[in-house]
Amino acid sequence: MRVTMAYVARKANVSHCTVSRVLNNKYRHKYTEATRQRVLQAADELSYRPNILARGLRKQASTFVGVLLPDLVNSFIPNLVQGIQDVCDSKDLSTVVYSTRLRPERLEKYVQLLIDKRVEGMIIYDPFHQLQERTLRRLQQHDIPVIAVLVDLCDGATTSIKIDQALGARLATEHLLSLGHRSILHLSAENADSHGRERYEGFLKAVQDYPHHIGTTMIEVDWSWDKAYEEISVLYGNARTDAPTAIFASSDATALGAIKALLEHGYRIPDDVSVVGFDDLPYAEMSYPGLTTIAQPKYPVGEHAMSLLLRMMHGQPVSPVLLEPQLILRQSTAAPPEQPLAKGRSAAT
Amino acid sequence: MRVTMAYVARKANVSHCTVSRVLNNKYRHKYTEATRQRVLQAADELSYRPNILARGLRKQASTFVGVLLPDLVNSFIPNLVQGIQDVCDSKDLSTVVYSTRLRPERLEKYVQLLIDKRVEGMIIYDPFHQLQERTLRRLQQHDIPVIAVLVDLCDGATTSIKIDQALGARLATEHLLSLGHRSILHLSAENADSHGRERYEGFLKAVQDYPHHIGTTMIEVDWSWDKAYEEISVLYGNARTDAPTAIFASSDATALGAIKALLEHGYRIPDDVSVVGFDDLPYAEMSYPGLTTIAQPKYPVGEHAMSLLLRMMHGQPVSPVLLEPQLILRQSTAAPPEQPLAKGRSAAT
DNA sequence: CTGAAAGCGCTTACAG
DNA sequence: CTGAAAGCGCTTACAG
Repeated sequence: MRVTMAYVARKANVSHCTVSRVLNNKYRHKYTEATRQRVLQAADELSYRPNILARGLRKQASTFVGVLLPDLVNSFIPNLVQGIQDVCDSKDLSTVVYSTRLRPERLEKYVQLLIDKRVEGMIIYDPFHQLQERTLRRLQQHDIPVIAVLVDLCDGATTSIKIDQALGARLATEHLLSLGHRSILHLSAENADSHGRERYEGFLKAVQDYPHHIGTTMIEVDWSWDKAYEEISVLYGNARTDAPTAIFASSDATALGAIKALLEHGYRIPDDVSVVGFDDLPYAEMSYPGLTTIAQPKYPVGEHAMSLLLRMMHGQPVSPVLLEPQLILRQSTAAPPEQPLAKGRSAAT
Repeated sequence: MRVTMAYVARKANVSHCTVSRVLNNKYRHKYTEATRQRVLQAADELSYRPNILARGLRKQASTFVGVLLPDLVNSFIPNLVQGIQDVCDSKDLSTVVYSTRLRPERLEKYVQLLIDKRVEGMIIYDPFHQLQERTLRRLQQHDIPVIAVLVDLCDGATTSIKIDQALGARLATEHLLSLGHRSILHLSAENADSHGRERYEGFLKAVQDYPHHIGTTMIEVDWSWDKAYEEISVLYGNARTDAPTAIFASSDATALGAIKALLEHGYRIPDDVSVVGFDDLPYAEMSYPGLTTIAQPKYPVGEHAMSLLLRMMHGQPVSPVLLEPQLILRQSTAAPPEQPLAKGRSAAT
C-alpha cells in the first residue's frame, strides 16, 4: 500500500495538515517539539515520501524545467546539459530534455508538450531559427520564462547567453598570423548559420586589422567533414607551391577532415601546413597531431543559462551574457615552412 | 487566466465531466455528436490544454520514465537516450534523465528523486555496479519496473538488454588473424569493468580457437587514452623487430592513443602495424587513417530497452535481449608487413 | 498549538 | 445521454 500523509498522520496521532507543516519545515512555531518528533518518527518508520505530483498541482509548480535542443549527439550539448542539470539539482528542479533533430514540427510539438507539463521555465537552443514567433508568444501567454542559449531566438528579444564567436575566430587567426603565416585558408560555414557567419566575419576582421598583407582563401564547407576532406584533397592534391600554409577551419570536424586529406597527400602537420579548429571536441586532443583549437565554455553556458532562468522564475531582472572562448595550443600549428610548399614534401625528405 | 475544464464546460454549456469524456475520446456512445462538437469547439477557441499533473495525480500515472546514466558525455550515451526517447514519444511518455558522473551517492539520490516523481518505470546503466541491492528493493516496493542496459545490475535478476562484448572482441580478433597477423597485442581494460573483461575474454577465446600458434601480448590500459599512448610509445619506441604487427584495442579511445604514438614514431598504419578499435565513435571515421572498429548498436539498445520497459509497465512478460555488434572495415588494418618491423621504417623509405 | 475545510484540475464509477 | 459527487495527495488560509 502507498504511504500517504494521511497514513503518517494516523500513526503520529495528528492531522495530515500537521504532518505537512512539520515535513515542510514551515510554521515552525506552530507546533510543539514533541509533535514534531512524533511526526518525524512516523514518517521515517513508514518511509514516507511526499507525492511531488500532488504538491505540484496544489502549488501550481511542476518542479520541471524544459530544455529544447537540436540533438543530443553534437559535441558540446552534453556539457551544456550537465551545467543546466547541476544547477537544477541544487534547487530541487528537474529537467525534461527534448531533442528535435532539426525537424521544425517536432520543435512545435515539444514546446506544446512542455507547456502541458507546466514546466516552470525553458531553455532553448535553436541554431537554425526553426522556432516560430507565435510559438514564442504562446510561451509568454503561459507566463513561462525562456532563456536562449548560444543563438538568439527568432524574436531577438529573449534573454540569451552566448559565446563570442567572432572573438574565437579572431584568436585563432591572430595565432596563425603571429606564427608568421601570410597565406591563410578559411574553411567556412558562412552560409550555414549565424555561428558560421560570425566565425567567418571574425576571421576577416582579424586579417584586415593586421598590418601586413595577408593572402586569404575561403571555401564554404558547411560544417561538413566530408566536404572539408574533399576540398582540401583537391586543393593540395595537385603539386602547388602557392597553397596556403595555414588553415583556419570553422570547426574541429572540418579541421580533422582537412588534416586527414593533408596527411594522405604526404604533407606534414604542422611542418608543412598549420591547422586550427574550433570547438575543442574530445578528439581534438586524441588526434594526430593534437589539434590547436578554440575551446568554448560549454558547461558554464549551461550553468549561466539555468541561473538566469532561475532569476526570471523569481521575477528578478536579467540581462544577456556573453562568454569568451579560449585558444588551446596543441601540435597542429607552427611557423610556416621556409621552403615553399610542395606536394609530398615529407615523403621526399 | 488559466483555461481549465470548468471553463470549457461553461462555454460549451455542459458539465466538466462531459468535457473530459469528449476530449479523452472515451465513452463515445455516451454523448451526442452535437455535444461533442460544442465541446470541441469551445476547447479549441479557448486553446484549452489538459493539465497533465492533475491527470497524473488522478490516474496515478506520472507519464514519466526515469533514465539513470553514468554520464552524458560518453560516446554512445546520446544515441542510447535518443532510442529511448523516440519510443517514449510515440507513447506520450517523457523521460527524466539523470547522470551520476560516477558518484554512488548521487545514484541513490536520483533513484529516490525518481521514485518521488512517481516515474512509471526506470532504465538504468550502471557500469561499475554502484547501485546497491537495497535501492533496487526499494524500487520493487514501489512497483517500479526496471530495465538494465548494457550491464547487469547488482542483483543479476533485473531484465537486461546487452550487447555481446565477447562476440565483438572475437570479430575484431578474427579479422586480424584472417589478414595473416600472428602476433597480436591487446590493449585491455580487463580490470576496469565487465565490458573490459568480456572483450579480453573474447580476444583470448578467438586466439585459442585459431588453428595456428598466435603470439599474444596484453597490456592493461584501463580505457585510458593516455595510458595507451604511453604504453605504445614505450613498446614501439625502442627499435624492435619483434613487436606485434597488430593491435586490438579494447576501445576506440585507446586505439587512437596507440595510433598517435605509432605515427609519432614513424610507423605507417596499416602498412607497418594494424589497429582495431571498439565502439565506433564518430571520430573513428574522421581520424587518419580511418579506424577499423567494432560498432555497437547504440540506438537499438535504447529502443529495445524502452520497449521492454513498456511491456513491464503493462504487466506483460519480458525476457532479456542480447544484441550483436558488427565489424566496420576502414583503413587501419591490412596484412602484416613482409619485412620484420623496425622503428622509423616509413621515414626511412 | 492543532484541525476542519477548501481547492489545485482532473477522471470515473454511480445515479438519473 | 448527462451531471453530481468522490477522490487522487497535497498545501494553506481560516477558525478555534
